[in-house]
Amino acid sequence: MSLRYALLAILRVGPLSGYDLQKQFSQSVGHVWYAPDSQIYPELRKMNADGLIEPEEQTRGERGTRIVYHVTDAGEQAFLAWMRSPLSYQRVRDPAHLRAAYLEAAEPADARRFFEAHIAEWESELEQFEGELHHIDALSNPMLVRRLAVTPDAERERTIEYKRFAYEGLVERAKGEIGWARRGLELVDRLYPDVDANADADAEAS
Amino acid sequence: MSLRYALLAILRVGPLSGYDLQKQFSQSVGHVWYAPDSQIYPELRKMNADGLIEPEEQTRGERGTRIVYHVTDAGEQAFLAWMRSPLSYQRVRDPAHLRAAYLEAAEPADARRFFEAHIAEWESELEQFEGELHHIDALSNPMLVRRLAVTPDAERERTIEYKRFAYEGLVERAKGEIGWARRGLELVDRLYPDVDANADADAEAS
DNA sequence: CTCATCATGTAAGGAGTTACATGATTGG
DNA sequence: CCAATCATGTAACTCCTTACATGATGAG
Repeated sequence: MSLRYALLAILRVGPLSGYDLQKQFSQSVGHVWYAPDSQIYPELRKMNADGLIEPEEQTRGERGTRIVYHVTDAGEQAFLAWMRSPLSYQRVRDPAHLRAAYLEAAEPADARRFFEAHIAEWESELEQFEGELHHIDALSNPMLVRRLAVTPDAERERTIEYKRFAYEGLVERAKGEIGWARRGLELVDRLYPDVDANADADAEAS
Repeated sequence: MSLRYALLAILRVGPLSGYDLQKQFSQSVGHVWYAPDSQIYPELRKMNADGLIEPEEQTRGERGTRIVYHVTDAGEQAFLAWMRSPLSYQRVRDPAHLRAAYLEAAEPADARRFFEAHIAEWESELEQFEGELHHIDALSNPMLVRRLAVTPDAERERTIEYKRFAYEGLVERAKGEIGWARRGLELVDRLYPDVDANADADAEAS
């Protein structure tokens, strides 16, 4: 249900085609709300049917066409209404902590691999989030720049600060997950003291 | 896809009916993987069709029947195979951080309400996780006690430690979210210095 | 002319949500 | 005998995933 609001958030700063939208998406909102193009195109149609956006057909070359979507008044209102409404939280479905709770059923080597993969996963996320933070500070994120261009002066600080703040939260979460998994590796070493392998190296590195 | 492994994790400690399973579920694995009964019953059937569990029909009173499910060898193998396999991470879909990134579009009062709801949500989670931790330490979680009863001595410490560790991670995450949202409230106060209201009270409370 | 990129999808299926539906048993 | 709880689902729908499908344009 949040997909359409994620799309509106981007379209609100200016009309885009489905294709461009998808590109922008993966570089901005995509960090907090993933969506593949096979989901974006149909959603745009539904949003059009619901009157939240309006298509404008443009020619491209001799015969090519592309459709850029504008946010309608109804779309703007829907976005603001969502902002005012209480957020509906999703139920927890956390495969990593599910597995962690039953790791005694795994070989120590597999437990280690699990935590290492968890670290790798979150380090890759962390890198993205920190990259975004730098782009925000350096005003080098194209979406943010476009947004600021259509934002009244008084709102500019807030626009930047809230974005910063959101990504700071994501960075902290990623660091928390990494820290937890590192302690997980230590735990495996502690629970299987006789199994050597790369265990010692791991323990000293942290 | 993890649902069936969550179910196997519980059934592995002893046969249960769908009804009992559902009860146990909400008090144990349910903390990391939510599932309503309308999802559990069909999944049990599919698992039966796939040969992972076996139904045993029992009479109950004069005419009532109930079906208890046993894990088959194939089921046990499937669980262990899952434990060995790399975990597939879900794509991010985080409505809270999505909204936070665009809060400049909200009234300050709505931004505050949003962060307060976030705090309330995670405090309720936190309470559950900390309750679980106490149950683990006091050995007062019925599922854990049943599990330990069928666990060889050498595995007992690991069983307890991994469970503890999983919940510690959840507790930290919850605390992280709460801390972030508290700083969110301070940020709102900073960005709207002229709006008073309950702002001062909030700032002092934290 | 050919390849990268622009541009827009469909189709099939699995997972999850919400709401509804029904009947037996046991304790007070 | 009545209410709580034991017991087991179905139906309709939305959301998401994975894989496939197709054709135009512009740069070299």
